[in-house]
Amino acid sequence: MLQQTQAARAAVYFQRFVARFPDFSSLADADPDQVLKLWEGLGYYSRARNLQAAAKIIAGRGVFPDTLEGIAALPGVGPYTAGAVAALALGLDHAAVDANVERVLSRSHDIDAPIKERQGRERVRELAAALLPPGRAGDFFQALMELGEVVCRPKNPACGLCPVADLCQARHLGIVAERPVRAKGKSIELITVATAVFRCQGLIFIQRRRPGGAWGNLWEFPGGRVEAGEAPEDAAVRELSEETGFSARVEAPLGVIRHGYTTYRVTLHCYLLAPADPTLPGLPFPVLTAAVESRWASLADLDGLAFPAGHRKLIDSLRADLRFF
DNA sequence: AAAGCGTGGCC
DNA sequence: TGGCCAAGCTT
Repeated sequence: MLQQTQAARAAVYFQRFVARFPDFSSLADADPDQVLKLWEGLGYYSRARNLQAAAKIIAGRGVFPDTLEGIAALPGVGPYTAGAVAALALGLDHAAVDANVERVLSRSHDIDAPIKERQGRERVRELAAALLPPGRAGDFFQALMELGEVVCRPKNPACGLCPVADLCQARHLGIVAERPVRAKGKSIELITVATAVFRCQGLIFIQRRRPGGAWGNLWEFPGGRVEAGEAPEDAAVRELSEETGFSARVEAPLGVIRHGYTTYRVTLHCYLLAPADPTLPGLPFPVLTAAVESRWASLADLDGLAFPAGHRKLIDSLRADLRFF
């Protein structure tokens, strides 16, 4: 949970998660959809799948690995997580280098190579190994992470409060703000998306995304990009048709939701759609092109399923304003 | 090697 | 507001 996620935010999810899955076997035997639901809103959903896969491996063996290599071989466990578990949990002499440690060391030792690229990484790795105090690696790296989060912050570092300010090279050089060296940033793309809440016989059509890629295995409303010059309501009808084969018309606008991503900033234009031909009996049957599974759900049903955060915001707005439901 | 993968907080 | 960032991993 802590991978690319601020600790305070992960903590809330962690408490709920371990209350529901207190050991490896309970997680190994869990319904994957329940695991995903407990991960809803946290992002990077492959972590949830990897964690359950790791739990199955550990539960199957009956023992937790006791070496760095054994830990690192588990799915979803990379260099940082393996080092952190080895050092903090098992007391082994291994480095745990996260973004905090990278930032602290890049300042204390004035690393002038981009910190996210190979050369900068290698410098940090060497430094971390050289500084590692045998027998106390866990305390040491946890302290470095804490120092980075509380004092040696990305912006407005509290150098006046820093216990190691005297040995900080960047501070002596007056270039703390220039460390770590960042790779050149990519601009955020603004995209407009139409989202279709297709209602038929009082039920809402939802579909499950493919396992790979973004939001793998999560449920969603059909939708997609609004083309240049296209009206959002037309895009909602078109996307629904392309993804399901349904013929629909716009019944009402449901509002606009803005949602941020790392590389995109999305504006969701949401519409309530109804069958184009209201005289057709029963629920229409979809021909799925963008999803692997679908279902007709009540508003209450949606609460038990995992949706991307933007779509969850839409569901919340539907429940808050029951004009149409 | 570099891009894909989420989300919300912060300034 | 918009860009940056977080207890990174996988392909």
